[in-house]
Amino acid sequence: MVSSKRHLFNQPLLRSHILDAARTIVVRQGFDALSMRKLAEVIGYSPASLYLHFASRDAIAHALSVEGHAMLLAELHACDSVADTGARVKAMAHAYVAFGLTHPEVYRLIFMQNAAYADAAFGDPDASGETVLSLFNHALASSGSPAKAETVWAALHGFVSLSVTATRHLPAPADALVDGLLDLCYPGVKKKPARRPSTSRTA
Amino acid sequence: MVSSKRHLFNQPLLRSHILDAARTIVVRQGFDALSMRKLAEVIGYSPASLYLHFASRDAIAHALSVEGHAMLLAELHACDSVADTGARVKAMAHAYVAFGLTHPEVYRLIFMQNAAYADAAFGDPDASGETVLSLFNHALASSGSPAKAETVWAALHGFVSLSVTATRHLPAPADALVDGLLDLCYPGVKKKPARRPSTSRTA
DNA sequence: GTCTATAGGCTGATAGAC
DNA sequence: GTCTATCAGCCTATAGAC
Repeated sequence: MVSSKRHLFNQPLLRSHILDAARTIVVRQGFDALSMRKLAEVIGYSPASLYLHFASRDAIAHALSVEGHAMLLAELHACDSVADTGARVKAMAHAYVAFGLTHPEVYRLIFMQNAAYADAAFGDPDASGETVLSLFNHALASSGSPAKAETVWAALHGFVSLSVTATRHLPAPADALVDGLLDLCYPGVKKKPARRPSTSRTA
Repeated sequence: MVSSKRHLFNQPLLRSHILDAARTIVVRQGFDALSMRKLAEVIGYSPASLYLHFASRDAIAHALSVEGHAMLLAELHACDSVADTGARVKAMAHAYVAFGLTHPEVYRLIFMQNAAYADAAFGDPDASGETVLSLFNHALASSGSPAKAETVWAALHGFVSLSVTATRHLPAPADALVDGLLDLCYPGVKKKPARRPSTSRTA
């Protein structure tokens, strides 16, 4: 919920205030509904003020993508404590899907909108920063199946993105699809570990 | 290429002319670039004329989705002649991915834009019309693995859609991912059958 | 830092003449 | 069937006052 207080105490307009409001609009009405005018109205400032903190609407979208990707990484890292490799991958997969289904518009912004936003979220590929794929790569590498990481990630993305844009036509719940996929990769692993200790809600 | 002839012979403005031009715009500049004004200019008529054939821009998008889905089904049906079940599924999977990579903006419109367009493409679910999923269901059912169809479809969708919006971050070619996935489903099938006898080009 | 005002576009859709 | 003209909005972004 974005507060309706208009700069009490003459509080300066901060980047994070803008981003909070922008995230709320995207989450509730989708990325297309994010306009500078609407955003300005929500935070109680004039549209012109936004340009003191962001060069453009696109810059705001980039920032939201970076932020969203970081949230996703945090959810995946919550599975680090699972000891068994197969179970950890399974937990990560479920956490990934859970993130997508819990924050569909954020997920959509990062991975389904525009290649530029995915680029922003993943960062400079030469900077060897952590990404969703690198996490899956790492998790699967230690189980001796490094080559599977892209397949697993892409399949998980398929489950989430079809759930987002075509739920009616994908009858099976995404979690069931995840289990089905991973049973193929790890026929032995059946137990379902604790997952997602903390589920942060957006805005 | 949309012809620049402006109603030679005083030819009446036909639905299909509008759709051809609309498809061209979507294919070349993306769905967001499809505006009634631009479309009207391409076909050499006034914007008002379009409304004699389509109720709205959305109706045009619906029609394009239906058309695109039919094209995709046709590509998949081209694999019907493959005798071996596993090989047929594999051929279908590759044909699916090939369609997505060949017509990314059409694919995007149908499956990545708006649930309403996917609905339009798939048609009334009670009408038991043919869909991408029903085709995979049928192909996989005869091999004794009906439950896998949604997993396979969703995974293929993941390969295509990440290739469309985040190519840079999915290093492996989609075809390799398809093979990897299907090797999990059909460990025995290695041969790569002839596929896609005809590849129709859009516009 | 924040405002008002506005430049300079874009959009979907419709009324009414021919 | 097709046009012109227009309604009634929307948009990003900037100039310049305070």
